[in-house]
Amino acid sequence: MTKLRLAFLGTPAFAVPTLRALVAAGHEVAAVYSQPPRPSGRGHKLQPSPVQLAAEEFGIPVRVPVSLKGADEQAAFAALSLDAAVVVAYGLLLPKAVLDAPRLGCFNLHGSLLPRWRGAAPIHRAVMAGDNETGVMVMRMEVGLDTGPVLSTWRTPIGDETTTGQLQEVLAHEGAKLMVTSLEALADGRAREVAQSGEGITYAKKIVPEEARIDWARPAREIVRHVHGLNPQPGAWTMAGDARLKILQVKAVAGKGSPGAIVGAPLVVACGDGAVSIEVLQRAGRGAQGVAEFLRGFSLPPKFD
RNA sequence: CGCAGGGUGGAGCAGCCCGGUAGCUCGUCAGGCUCAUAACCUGAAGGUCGUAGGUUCAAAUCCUACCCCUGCAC
Repeated sequence: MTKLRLAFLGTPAFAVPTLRALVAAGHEVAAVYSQPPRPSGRGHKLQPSPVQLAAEEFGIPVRVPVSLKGADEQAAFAALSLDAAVVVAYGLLLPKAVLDAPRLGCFNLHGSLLPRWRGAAPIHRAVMAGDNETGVMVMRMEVGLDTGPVLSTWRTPIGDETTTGQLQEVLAHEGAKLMVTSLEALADGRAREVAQSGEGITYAKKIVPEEARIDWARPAREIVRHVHGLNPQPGAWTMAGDARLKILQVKAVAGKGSPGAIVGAPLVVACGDGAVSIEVLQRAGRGAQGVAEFLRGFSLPPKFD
């Protein structure tokens, strides 16, 4: 197998398996780029990204520029004399000068079946929309947002119970393998690149907090998707009196009533159409719990909203 | 120094403000009732109350420091 000289650009946990796979495949990862540690999280502590931590574990030099627009950064990137660059959920747009620098180009792992769900939150959006299939793709990067030609695809079905968290796990690992085989094909000159379809283009917008709140007037099936699409992050939520509850796992069941009303045991809530049985939930300040444990220490209001 | 809740038998919680014998629901074990049961009744086992100090005759409870978990915001 031809070993390539690479740079890896990525930030969250989703990107880590790919970095590990590249190293394990014997490629030379000359540099890792990641979002700079920012005061974030509880207590506003400075926290390095998961990718940065993994890179340090391997002893790979890490660069954390705030932007790649500067001539200095671009020159430094070009000076790496790369065969290719691999980008997974990096969080910065790559200017043309960067895209053109590596000999073979820059390649992105994207968590959807393009051109559906281009953009920031493809997995969440696919589950929330009720798609029955999703996947990961390796594509050659262009200046546009997730518009480049596709080298390879891995598909998987989405079931009613499938959560975004589960998919992230699976897609991150399958995507890592896919990237390794795609690079291999590329190095050997066997890679085929297929332009994306001009039809079926959708954009996966970032999820805003208010959007995560459950609207009990919606049909049960939509609420199921909503909950599972937002599990585990950021989490669908509702209000039970003064308490904010994060709803993590639900099941559509028979039942009817005023939307949000609790109409059955152990915890069945009426929706605009049908009802859902809440299986796993979490109250502010506590860990996630199954309904049985939750009910042991919580007095229910007559309805949620 | 972003805001906030929490750590109490195996699980989930109450008790803390206003110090004084460890409480509730569930589970476990034993026995009983029943045609029978995840139902019901009786009894039992099981807890250094996150850690370390301090105050006090006395600390789960008040004070100080630290560790860990979590919700919001970012």
